Amino acid sequence: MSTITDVAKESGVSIATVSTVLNNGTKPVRAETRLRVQNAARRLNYHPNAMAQGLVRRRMNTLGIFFGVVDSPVVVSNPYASAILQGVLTAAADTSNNLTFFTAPWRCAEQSAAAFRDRRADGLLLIAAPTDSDILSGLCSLGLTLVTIATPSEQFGIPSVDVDNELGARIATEHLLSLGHTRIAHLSGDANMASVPVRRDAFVRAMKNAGLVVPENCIQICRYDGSSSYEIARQMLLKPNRPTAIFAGNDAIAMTILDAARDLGISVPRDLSVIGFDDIVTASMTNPALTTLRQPLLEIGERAALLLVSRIQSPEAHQDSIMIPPELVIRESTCTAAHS
Amino acid sequence: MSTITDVAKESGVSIATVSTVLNNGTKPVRAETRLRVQNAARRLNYHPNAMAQGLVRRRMNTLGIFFGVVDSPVVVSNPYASAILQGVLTAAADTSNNLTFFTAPWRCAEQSAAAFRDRRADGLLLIAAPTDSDILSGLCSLGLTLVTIATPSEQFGIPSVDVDNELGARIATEHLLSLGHTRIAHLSGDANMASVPVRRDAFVRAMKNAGLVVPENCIQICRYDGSSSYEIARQMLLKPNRPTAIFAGNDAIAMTILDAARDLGISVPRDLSVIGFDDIVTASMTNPALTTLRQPLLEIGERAALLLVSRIQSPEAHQDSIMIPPELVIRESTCTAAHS
DNA sequence: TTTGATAATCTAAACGTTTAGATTAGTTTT
DNA sequence: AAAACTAATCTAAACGTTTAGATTATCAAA
Repeated sequence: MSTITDVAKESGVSIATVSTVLNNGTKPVRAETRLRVQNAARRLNYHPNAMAQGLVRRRMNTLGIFFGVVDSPVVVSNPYASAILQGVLTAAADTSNNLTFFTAPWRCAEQSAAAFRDRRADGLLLIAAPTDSDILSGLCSLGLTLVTIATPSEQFGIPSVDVDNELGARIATEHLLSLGHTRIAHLSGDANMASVPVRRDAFVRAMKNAGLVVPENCIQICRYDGSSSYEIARQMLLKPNRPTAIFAGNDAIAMTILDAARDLGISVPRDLSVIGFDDIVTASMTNPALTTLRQPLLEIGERAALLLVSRIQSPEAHQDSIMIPPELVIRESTCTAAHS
Repeated sequence: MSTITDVAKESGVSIATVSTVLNNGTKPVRAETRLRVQNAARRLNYHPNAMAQGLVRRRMNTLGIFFGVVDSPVVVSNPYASAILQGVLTAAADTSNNLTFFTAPWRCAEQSAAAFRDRRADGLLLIAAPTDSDILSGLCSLGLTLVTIATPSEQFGIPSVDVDNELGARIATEHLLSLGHTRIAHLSGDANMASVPVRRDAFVRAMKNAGLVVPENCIQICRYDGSSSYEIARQMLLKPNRPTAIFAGNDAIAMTILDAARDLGISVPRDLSVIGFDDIVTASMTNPALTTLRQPLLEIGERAALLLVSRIQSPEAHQDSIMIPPELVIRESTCTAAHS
């Protein structure tokens, strides 16, 4: 594999000249020399070594990405993360950056953080870091160029991009309220996800504003991946005065509620309204199709990546966090409360 | 950000000694010195610069990945690619490799190939390169360490990993035949995907073996993303002697056939059997649930990545291509042919 | 011509590591 | 006490670039 030295020899000039020619440098170069160098480079199939370049330029034209969930490879099969990733890839491509996945599972800041300092990426996108881990603090203290997604990080002076969880939860709740529901439950996501308490509190507040109290046991903590909510929904729906509507922490949870209701012979939406959050691709494929709050996931990924790029370019400029409003998508899983 | 020189100064030894300590080198180091260095490194929060290391070691512990489809960011929202990617990520994590996405869209070998020679990745995974592009040949001629997925590349001496398309198509066809179907159509994927002619030919051969000829106009070329097949299926189903069964090139196409049939009032599977290929996550969510051939996509991604790692470790050893048999998953979209 | 200015090219240091080989320190052996 | 090892550490080159500053070539003006 040929190096700049080979090109220099082949064209009979110094490596400095080769470099200026190939980088369209500011210094003047004789047209004939320029041509000779370019031909030699082409003939030798030369391409600069990214590490050597990165070493001196201190730029790799590469964005890093790290998913702060337990098992990072699984992230791809998660429709939420997958959509975010696509947005990030789009923006990376548009800005001529490659994208590097950091795959090492996080142990603790002490052991895991340092690896992110190896400068292989010019900046890092941190996605959905659990609040009970030291990922965020560990990475922030490294002095990396950082942008987070779905991970509040203003306390560290790091801008983050996320959907407006509070607004979304309020819209969801008010949608159910406007349909005449009063016994409304909430099955939330993982306790250690930052969005969970925000959505929960906004739900409670919206209920309070409507003069309602949330019934006993009608707020339950589940998992965003839907792994625990089927059983919890089942128990809730078996109770004598079960809720007439449920605000699910996300679509995956909402879908398991649909399953549980069907298995219990409870008709959705006639006997039970269900509203989700996210609008993942499969939300419109369920039966009944899911009413939900759409997060513009592609846009979130894209804007976060662009924000990161601009931080890389001008590290001193302060960048504001971005909060994107969700949009209510009414499908078939919610309707007017039955009079009882 | 501290360098090895800082650590050397801080601990009062040469950088060579720091290096041997931190890399657990073969040379002996006094226990006390070792400790002093380790403490200094910890105190300074030192982590080696990946580019400097990569430059001399000629290893970045990074795998590259490139999707040879038109618009590479879209790849993530594609359930096929997404599952492959997950497998790759798993294997990369298991072998302590990071994964770098090459995001630059492919123009032509002349312009695009060289960028892959910059050594930022130790090897490259090439996925689903179209047969009518010069991606495969362009990358092969670069002398990279390469493994392909769903892209036959033995002609270049490059091992590839793929499902056994021929076997899958045969099983699909024989499944329909065994249900008594004789008028069977095939809506294939993109003309420039390597798997398409393989599946088509295997289909035709299986029909021939059963003593049947494929009816006129009953083989149509569509797109793997399902973007063109709805209309084609519709036209086909409107014909007087329409097929009683369709072997779809993949699940996305099969799902549009389901849509077209429903819209025409044709009942699946009573009036029309449909079988897909891939078993993407949504295949079981359609109504009726899709009978299909399952590709173990995670396994394919994983094995390809492991194969790449072993090629990186021993470049001279010859590695065989891997062909993984698909598995027939019978759900609700196929049944016995109605007697007519 | 010589001088000065400018254009073209080159030399050498720097980026932050690893590692072969040299040097020095420490311990046996004679 | 010198010789011969071995252990511990260091020096310096190498990896493949970029770039500031030095040098040389070219040419117009004096």
